[in-house]
Amino acid sequence: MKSQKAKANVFDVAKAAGVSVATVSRAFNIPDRVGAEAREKVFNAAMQLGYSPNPAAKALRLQKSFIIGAVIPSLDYSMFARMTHAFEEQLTAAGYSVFVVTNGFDNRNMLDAVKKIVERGAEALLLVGKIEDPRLRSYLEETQIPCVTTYSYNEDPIVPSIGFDNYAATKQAVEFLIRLGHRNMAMVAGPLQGNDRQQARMRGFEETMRAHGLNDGIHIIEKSYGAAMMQGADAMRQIYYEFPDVTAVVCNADVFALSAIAECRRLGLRVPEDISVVGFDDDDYTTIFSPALTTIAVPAAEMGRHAARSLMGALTAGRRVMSARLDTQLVVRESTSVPRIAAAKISPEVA
Amino acid sequence: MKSQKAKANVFDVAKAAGVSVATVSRAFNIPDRVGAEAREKVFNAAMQLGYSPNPAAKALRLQKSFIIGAVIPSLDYSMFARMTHAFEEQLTAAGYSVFVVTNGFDNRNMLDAVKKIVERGAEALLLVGKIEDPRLRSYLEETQIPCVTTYSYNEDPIVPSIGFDNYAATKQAVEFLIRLGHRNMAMVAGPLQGNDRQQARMRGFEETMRAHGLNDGIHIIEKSYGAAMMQGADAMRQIYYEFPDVTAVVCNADVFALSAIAECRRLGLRVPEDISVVGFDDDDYTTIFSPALTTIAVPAAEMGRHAARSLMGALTAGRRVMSARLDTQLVVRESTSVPRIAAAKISPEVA
DNA sequence: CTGAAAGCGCTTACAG
DNA sequence: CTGAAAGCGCTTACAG
Repeated sequence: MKSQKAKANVFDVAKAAGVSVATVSRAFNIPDRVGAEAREKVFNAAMQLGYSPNPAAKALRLQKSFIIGAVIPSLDYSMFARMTHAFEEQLTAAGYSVFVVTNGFDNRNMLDAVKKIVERGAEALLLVGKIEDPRLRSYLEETQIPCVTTYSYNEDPIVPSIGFDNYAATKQAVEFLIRLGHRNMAMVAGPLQGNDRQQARMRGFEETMRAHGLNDGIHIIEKSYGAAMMQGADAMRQIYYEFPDVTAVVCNADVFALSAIAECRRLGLRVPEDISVVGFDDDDYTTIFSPALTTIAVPAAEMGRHAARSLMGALTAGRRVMSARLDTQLVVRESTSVPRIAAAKISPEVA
Repeated sequence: MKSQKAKANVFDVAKAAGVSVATVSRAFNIPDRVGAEAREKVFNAAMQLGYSPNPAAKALRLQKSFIIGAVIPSLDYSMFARMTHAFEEQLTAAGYSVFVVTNGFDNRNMLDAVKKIVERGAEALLLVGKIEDPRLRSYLEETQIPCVTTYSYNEDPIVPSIGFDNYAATKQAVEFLIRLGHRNMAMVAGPLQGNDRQQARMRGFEETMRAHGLNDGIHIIEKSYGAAMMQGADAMRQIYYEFPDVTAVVCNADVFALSAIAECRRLGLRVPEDISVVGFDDDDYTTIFSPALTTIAVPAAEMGRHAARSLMGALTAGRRVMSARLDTQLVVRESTSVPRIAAAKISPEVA
């Protein structure tokens, strides 16, 4: 009924319920330590007044904000959106709130974003990628804030990771292609600077090729993320003109792969007959594309959920955040097959 | 140097700088009202101690949290991710933080999410879709919290909207198809319950068809959002078997459209020769799909940015949030053409 | 230009 | 089981 009064606080409720503010507070936070009758009165009064505790006051008093921060490269990439979504869902259900801040793909300037979000009250952090900046590392170490990094997996004493093995995932894809008979491949990578995931995939590609003696079949094309739908096409054109012997293209993102395939169509290249293409991520779209994309499925939602649980464990039970290596999966669909035998090189024994 | 001390506060800085806490506070917030010398000392001390103001204390004292909340259906849909991204970017740059909470597509239970986010301190709100729940409406009205809803546009005295005209957008697509010669169409819609955008698009479809005397050519297929990649395919199969005369399919999401086209392939239906398909959203993927999708481009990022600015205007300058109708665009690509003339119905004059 | 002090709303020892 | 009171860290009239 009281219409214009700002907002009820503990005192208002206490007065209305005829008890002290201590009792009001206890009724909400440690109900067992309040008599049933008083508790009842408090709840009624609170309901009547539309009371809800002031989060700032609570945070100040408790030295605990119930805020968790996520610093991610971008929300525009479905995998990050998916991870963030799962993270947020899990945390919201447990009474936490999540701040998300996007920071681009270059981890070299993550420090500012992290500082900002911590200064805004985040008491735990989800990050993406390996944390290499020494200033960030020591900041995290000194500040002692529970944090976890995702998408990468590596043994790091100060920043545990809940991610997957980018190197191994790529290696698996490359070995699959080698088994199929491919000897000359190109990788379409995102910007490598400050992005350990891209770097790991590149190494996975190079070293696997080399391990199979295919030193001459290694081509790396680095593309930016802007207008991703063009980048794959650009890369494909470059491959077509500069590396005509390439029979398989390993893309570090499904968007690259799909737009590369689209470009193949324009170039008159059949996928997979003329050229095989594999992606990375396993976006939803990959299955309805034709040819359906062979790609590496990434545990995006699982990373988000797992990270959420670990961080809450750290916050509420003081548990250390444990690193976890989640699995990826090579999903073989229609965009890969045995290579065409280039006309000039047909050798009877191979047929 | 002081290593294990929790965190410096105003008193620590004041002591180190040899001034009072009032001066410390002023040095940061109203620097002109502090002598240059004192200011200097304060900044040095603060830097030394790694001081940053406690946001909870600040919020409590100022009765202002610098937190803005966004309640969106899902982050997994690229358009929402894109809007949220733009919203967040704009606000973060201005010193605000954003809480995002996802709530599913049915606005009938948005109230809880809104209450929760407000109780967590949000001082302004971005919502999605028309707010019809009377309880939510009166909550927003009483609480006087600046808020804006997106994706829908409608004159609403209590919840201004920064969105677009779903009805008109669909109407435009349908008229385009009619002009092409289509007389029998199906709409593939998301769940209509509690989703005014879907409802508006359905009305746009039905009424436009009727306005052209095509009452018999109206088919609505309602699909859920779960596993969206299946839904379009399911719908397409249903159309194929139950409404064989349909020559154009209007999908209320690109995911529906793309998976419908994929299903056409399986069904042996050529797009657009045998059947035209139009989407909604203009996802990135639509251009690399073959056929490239004719669809309705939605101003996702623009809504986010615009909403951010409006909310900040309301918060800082007390400006009322003004509704704004942003434009959509029918982007005609390859998935639409004149209809095939069903064999049984060929009439010489029409050819 | 500067400082002492009150107060934002909450929780929790401390007494009883 | 309950209450009075201190204190979390900050800002801002109010004095000077």
